[in-house]
Amino acid sequence: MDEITILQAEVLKTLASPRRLEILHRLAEGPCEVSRLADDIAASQPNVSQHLAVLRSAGIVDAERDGREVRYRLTDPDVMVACALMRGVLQRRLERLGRLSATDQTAAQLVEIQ
Amino acid sequence: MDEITILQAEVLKTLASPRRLEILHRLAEGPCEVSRLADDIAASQPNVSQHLAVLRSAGIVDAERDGREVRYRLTDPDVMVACALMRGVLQRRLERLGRLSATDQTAAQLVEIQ
DNA sequence: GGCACTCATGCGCATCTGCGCATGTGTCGA
DNA sequence: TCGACACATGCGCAGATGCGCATGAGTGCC
Repeated sequence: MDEITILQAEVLKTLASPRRLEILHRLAEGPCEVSRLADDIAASQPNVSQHLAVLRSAGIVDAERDGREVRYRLTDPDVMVACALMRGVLQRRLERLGRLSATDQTAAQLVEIQ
Repeated sequence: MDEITILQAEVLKTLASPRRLEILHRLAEGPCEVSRLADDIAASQPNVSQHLAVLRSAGIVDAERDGREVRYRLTDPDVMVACALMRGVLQRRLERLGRLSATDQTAAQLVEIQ
């Protein structure tokens, strides 16, 4: 089995969590400390801390201590580019489904999900 | 929590498996039936069938019966585009690591992982 | 109909994951 | 040095996942 395939699967597994995606989207707006992140996505501090540890060990985010706080940021914007591309695919798929098999209002609803 | 985020996490979870990535890379070369797939990636037929069922229910692959065989194919090449993009990120990261912190031969080794 | 072939599915097991909770670690100010 | 604050980590449990294995379901040929 290809080594880079295994590596890719590990990165994908790291990304394959709604909470972690939420964290990443928040970090895409700029660096942020843990407690603020927990506040923004309505999760507990230990929970966010655990997810950040996972993201960090995968090399997706980076941490920097600032006094008592620890500020996290994305290490590589390209990962989010890939995510955005995938989001685009999903969005178009939703729109297509809406156009094909639903009433106008349901389609509008689906489009609005974004 | 954003609905499209949850959907995205589900798709990512579906992709986050070395075996399934292997299957997808094989299907990227063209449609293929189950037993041939199992042969190509050296896995059991039930195993491949299960993975294909997962990929299918996620809408990533499509099945078409042809006599006794069932031919699978990618439904949306864009998904593989996103995968390729991510692969590129990983590849560049490996190369960077090789250049920065290793001897020339180790770097060559890392690059060769492809 | 019977048989061979291709694929799908159900089952049991070992393993992993995410979460809440309590607690440990590091840092600052008094 | 002690307390308060921000964050990290360990633990236990419930739920999900992947695998091998045996078996069921659909199809074509005799």
